[in-house]
Amino acid sequence: MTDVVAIFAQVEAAVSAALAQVLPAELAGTDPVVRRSDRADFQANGALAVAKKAGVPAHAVATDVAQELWSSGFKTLCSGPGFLNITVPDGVVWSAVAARLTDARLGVAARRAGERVVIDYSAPNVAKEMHVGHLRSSVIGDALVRVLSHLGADVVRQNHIGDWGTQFGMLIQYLDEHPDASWKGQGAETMSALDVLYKAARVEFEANPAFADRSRSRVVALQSGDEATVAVWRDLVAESERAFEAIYARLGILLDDGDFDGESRYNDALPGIVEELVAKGVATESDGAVVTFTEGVLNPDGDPVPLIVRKKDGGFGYGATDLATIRLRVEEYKADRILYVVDARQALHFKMVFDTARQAGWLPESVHAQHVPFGTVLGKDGRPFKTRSGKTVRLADLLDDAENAVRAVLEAREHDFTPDELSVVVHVAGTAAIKYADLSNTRTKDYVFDVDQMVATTGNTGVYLQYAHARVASILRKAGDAVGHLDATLPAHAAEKDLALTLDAFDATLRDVAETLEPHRLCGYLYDVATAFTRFYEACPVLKADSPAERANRLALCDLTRRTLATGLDLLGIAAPERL
RNA sequence: GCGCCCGUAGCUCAGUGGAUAGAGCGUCUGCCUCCGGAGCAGAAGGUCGUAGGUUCGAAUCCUAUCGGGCGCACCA
Repeated sequence: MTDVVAIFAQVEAAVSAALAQVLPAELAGTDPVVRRSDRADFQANGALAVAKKAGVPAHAVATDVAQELWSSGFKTLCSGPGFLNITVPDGVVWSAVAARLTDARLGVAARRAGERVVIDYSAPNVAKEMHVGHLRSSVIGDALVRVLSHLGADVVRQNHIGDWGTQFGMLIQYLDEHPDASWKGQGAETMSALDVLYKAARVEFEANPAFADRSRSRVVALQSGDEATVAVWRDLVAESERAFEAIYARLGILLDDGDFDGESRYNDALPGIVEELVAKGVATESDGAVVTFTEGVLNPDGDPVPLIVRKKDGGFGYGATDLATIRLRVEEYKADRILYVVDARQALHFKMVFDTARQAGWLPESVHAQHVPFGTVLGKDGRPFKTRSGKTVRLADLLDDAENAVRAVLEAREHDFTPDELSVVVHVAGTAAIKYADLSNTRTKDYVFDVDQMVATTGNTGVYLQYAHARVASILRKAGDAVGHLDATLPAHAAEKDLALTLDAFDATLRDVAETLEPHRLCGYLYDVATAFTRFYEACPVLKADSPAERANRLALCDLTRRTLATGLDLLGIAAPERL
């Protein structure tokens, strides 16, 4: 646990205390409404908000609060109708820097300790290559895993891969009839080979009724545990998982073989799910299918929209599987919070799944289940991102594109990297470009995939932040001093103070991200840190400071900046190299 | 028809009910004997889709409306 009290929290506490002094007891808990300000270090607007309730002019409340704040050491001026402009003494700023400097957690409290969060994300399909549609779930889900874990939550990752269903009957039958078709053991190409075979099987399935019949029989064989069929299925799953793990490793996604939670795992539970829903009167039969309804959800004809748990043919809908995941996650994993990082277009589905689970009593009020929706990745034409020929874009190709673009940028500049170093940098910056571009947009909005913009070295990009980090690291390397001793009696330059106050907000930012599940807030914060640092860097020489004490204070700011950027980027799943 | 998401600078986007709405790109003007110029300082550029309402105060909350995207029975 951190012992650092943020300057912001100190100011907030002081204003609260002052308000309590000035206001009648029943208004003691009023929000002090403290914000950063361009007119002072902070502004507090709490007086304005409560003046009416207190029956006193806002200006009078503000004046009295200002008086109190002076006595607790904050230079405070009233302005306008009752704004308080608060200036923090330089000594307080330096003391906070000193405290944070010795804290491995940089002032971030483990405020989510004791909370168990299950996060369902990524979810690729067996026998298919990962494509652009898996990018956002994987990247956003992973960032949320990292942030929540860092705040002390007990996070359980779940990768709900599509490893079951009628399509495997088709594929296995096709493989059986084409023993010459090779796909195994081709390394990175295994999945493309499988993908091709899968498509060929589908064509055959649609064109050849006899093959379709044999495929259906093969589904039955798979479901009833026929040894030869199951063996092929296991091969398909194992090879696919290896391929997924390779992509995760390349992208820097935490998911690994312990996180697979495929649909097949729930297969045995599905009949029970349906029976119980029917027995509890939650589900009813409709058109031969077993379905549930959610109040107020209607189709264009004005009829209720069903959630199909069992299809007319006896197969299970994915509603059934999703219900099964909830039950397991509540009962076995003891989740306090269950997150589904899934495309926004699934919103209605999840609304109905959660509603059904509540009706069935599988999702108690104490457990918070939440769909974490995200927008679509678009091409430059504003339509969902496809290749020129209209096919889905492979994730591996996206990464190649980004790395090639980074390589082009680097080669256009002077650098002294060896070829090996260069390929490392290209990889690190290329993945940063893609991930940061995805994370820095408001989660729920669509965004346009634009490689050139992503690898831009200016503006709010991953590469720019990595550069900012490398530059601070360079200063610290050159200094060689042990960072640690601060002189809190030195005056703080405006740029030093601004940087310190920006660094001060790290804890609040992460808390905000954990509450809203919006990683773009962390991106915006890190960009603020980087720009505050460059202003400081322009205005305040570090290695050539006027005195050893000034140099030490500035090195401390550099050290905190570097660690805050590195930690923040890491929480986004992005590497922070020492050189770039 | 109902529901969800989105309309903010020429473009791409930030913006927890607070004062004069901010960045980046692009355009224009300055700044390199100086720690990494992938930078900094400044200028220009806005009916925050529109109209009402709540509020001391609205880009932000509420209602209506216009525009765009998406979803709504057996694919997952």
